[in-house]
Amino acid sequence: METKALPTKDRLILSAATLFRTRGYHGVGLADLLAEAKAPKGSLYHHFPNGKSDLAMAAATWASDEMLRLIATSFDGADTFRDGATTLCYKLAKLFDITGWDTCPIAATLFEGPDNQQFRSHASHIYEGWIAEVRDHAERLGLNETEAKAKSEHLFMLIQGGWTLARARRDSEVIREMTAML
Amino acid sequence: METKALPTKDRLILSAATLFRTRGYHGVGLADLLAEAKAPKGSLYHHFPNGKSDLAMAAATWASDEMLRLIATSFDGADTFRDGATTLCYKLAKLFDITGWDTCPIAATLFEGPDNQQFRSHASHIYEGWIAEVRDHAERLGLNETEAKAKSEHLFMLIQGGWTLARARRDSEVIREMTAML
DNA sequence: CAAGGGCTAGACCAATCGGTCTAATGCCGA
DNA sequence: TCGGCATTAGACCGATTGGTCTAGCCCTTG
Repeated sequence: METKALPTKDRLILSAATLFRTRGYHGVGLADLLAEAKAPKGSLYHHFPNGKSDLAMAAATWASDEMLRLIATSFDGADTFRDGATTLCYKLAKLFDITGWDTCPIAATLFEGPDNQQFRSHASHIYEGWIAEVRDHAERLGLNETEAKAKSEHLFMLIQGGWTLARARRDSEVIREMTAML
Repeated sequence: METKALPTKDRLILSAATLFRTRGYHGVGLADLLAEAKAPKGSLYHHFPNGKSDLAMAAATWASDEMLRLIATSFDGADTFRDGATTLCYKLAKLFDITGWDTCPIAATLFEGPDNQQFRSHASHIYEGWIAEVRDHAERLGLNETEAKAKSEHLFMLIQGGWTLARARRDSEVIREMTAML
């Protein structure tokens, strides 16, 4: 990773997002985290007073923002909902090939954390944000409220499940194929 | 858990399946595991010479067998693929409410393990087994080979993704609603 | 230049991690 | 009743865990 130029706090967030995504919250130790970010322990607890859990929340937020941006760029130039959704799937398939077969960053980071209440509600909030973003585009592209809700949730489930299957197979093909099911 | 009457080995597998499913492989320590199973450490390493990782493999296999049984009972009495798939979704929604909002046991147990190669290939094998089971029923119920493959993979993705969304919301409703998307 | 604070640096800590090993227990057929 | 094996029991181990704390660097401001 060429994470040298970034400020320490950002390096920590980026490293955390990467490592949690591949090995899960409990699978990553502070030692790994600090080595990846090339930061000493003091910096971690300066920027994130509650340590690992604070960092995990920040990493999840960062990953969510990336996803929201990906959704936006996929739907912005689309003429129909299906077009936008298809573009999103292809972008995700490419991302899958680049990053290399890891999990949904939110699930990996937040669904096993120690403080259930805080972590879980953050995960829920993030997922609903993705769905809402897709739903807004759906309505803008002509679907009525009911259709938009159903389609956006459907797409979420397909992506989430398709990503898991792709991971097991180490092959992004299924993510591309699933555009036929929209 | 009324796991008293079972032999030690089965108690260990059952406890492992439960705990890994809720907290993930790395989120569960041997101490928790042994306390849940009411077994001493010696028994663990007697029945599972490679310790935690052996136990995780066995727990995943056990969970997979449960899932295969659920698929079979859902489709056995069905007249159409859609009927069978709908029944499966409703059974899963009920299971979700009973077990209480945990993850896919396979993903939680095998997708973060230390020995990537062995764990990942086992996960892949299990998932393909589920899909194959559904595909066989689909063909038996009249779908051609291409349709059967597409439908079975589609159902897998919906369930996997729907379960995740249900978990975030702590509400199984979305699993039931997704029968409209078949 | 001096002083202050944001940030870095890593030694240090108790607790827990997964795993090994020896001793004793319980149960079996001979 | 005895020998022998499968299993249980848990003390013990070094390594690693997440977290705390003090010292000092370095950059900015007066």
